[in-house]
Amino acid sequence: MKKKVHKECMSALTPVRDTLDVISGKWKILILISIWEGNSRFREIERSIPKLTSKVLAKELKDMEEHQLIKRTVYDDYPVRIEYTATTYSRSLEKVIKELHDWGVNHRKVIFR
Amino acid sequence: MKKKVHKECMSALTPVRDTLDVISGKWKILILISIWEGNSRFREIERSIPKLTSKVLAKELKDMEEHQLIKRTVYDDYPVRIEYTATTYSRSLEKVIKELHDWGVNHRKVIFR
DNA sequence: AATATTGGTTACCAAAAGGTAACTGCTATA
DNA sequence: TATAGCAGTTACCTTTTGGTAACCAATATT
Repeated sequence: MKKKVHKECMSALTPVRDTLDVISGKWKILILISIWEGNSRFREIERSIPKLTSKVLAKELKDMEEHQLIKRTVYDDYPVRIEYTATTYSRSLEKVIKELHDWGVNHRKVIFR
Repeated sequence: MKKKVHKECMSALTPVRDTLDVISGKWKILILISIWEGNSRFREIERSIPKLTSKVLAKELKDMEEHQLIKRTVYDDYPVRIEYTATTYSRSLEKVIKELHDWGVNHRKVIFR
């Protein structure tokens, strides 16, 4: 009798993949934290994260906006000012990130003992 | 006054990255679950996950062994039998995966409302 | 005797992610 | 008038990740 990854498992995995898509990658969490810390202007965020470039930042910000983690607001001052702010919803990621963090901290102990 | 991602944040991020390295990627969690479910032989695991190939499986298994999520045991039967089993430690990932899962489930509701 | 199964490895490719640097039109400052 | 800042965009390149298919030496099955 052949074993399989049950269908229940597979479907339970979709949301796991979704979450990983939202937070994995080299910069996403970094950018989110930068905005949580109060950085709001494009160049400000860019400068706050060493080695992050405009191209990547622009792409990630679009992504994060789609996922409703941040809001992009255009203020029609002269010149136009654009501000990125974290949504209340984005804060729901804190718990997830904390879990990842805690596991990672312990994992180092496990690996380097 | 220029804002920066504080050093504390940066260093707190290393463990988050570590964890993501261990669990992200297209197959890792799938393979872990397959082994949790009782699949132990190489071909058995391979067959249990549609589209997974030997090459990728071999690589991921090595990775997971390094991270002490699984154990590779060689039984000197004729012919040699090799078994992969999940470590007790691997179970500590369940909580993390659950967090990712729960957030993902809710995220779908948020996005498609 | 021929074919399948075991646990992989190898060489070659394709796609995705990320990096580099130049450039845009606009405004503000020196 | 020259330079710098703003919020990006564009073309091109490299690295990482994953996929394809063939192959190995052994044993087991038909």
